[in-house]
Amino acid sequence: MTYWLMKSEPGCYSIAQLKKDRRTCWDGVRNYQARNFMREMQVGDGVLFYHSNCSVPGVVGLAKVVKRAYPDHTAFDAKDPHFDPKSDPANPRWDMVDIGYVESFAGTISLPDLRAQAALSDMLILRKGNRLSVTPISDDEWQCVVLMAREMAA
DNA sequence: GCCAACGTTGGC
DNA sequence: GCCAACGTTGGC
Repeated sequence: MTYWLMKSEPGCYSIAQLKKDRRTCWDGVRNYQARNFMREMQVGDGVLFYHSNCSVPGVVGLAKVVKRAYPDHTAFDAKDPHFDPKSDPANPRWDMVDIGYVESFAGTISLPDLRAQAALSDMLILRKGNRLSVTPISDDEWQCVVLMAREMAA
């Protein structure tokens, strides 16, 4: 069992939407490193749900992997914004996983909040210039963020 | 295989 | 809206 952080623009797909849907397929990832991380995911892995490109970027809740990596069919659809003509259906280039809703935090654990924690200093998301939408999270980092969420709720 | 140009991401 | 950082593309 491992842990991950997955970014989404709330205007595109928010934690509130996941709560409503209960589960969703994480389509549209078009970056090899992020794809490779998704291929490592196992059912049951924990996911920190992160809102990017919004007024208060940060971790807003928890999700979990409910289906292992499988071909992202949106790459074959010429009308899809993530269409990739180079992805051959016989040999798909891009994968996605399915994630399920776990919980929404009482508020957003913002970037300054995250940066204030010494235990999180190695988090990839906090590194300058890192744009990866899917990143691994260590056990300690996971525990730290969950604790921050509990303290915020208290 | 190098690298300049370009497009995208995402915090601010 | 700005712009730094990064990944990808394509000419050579």
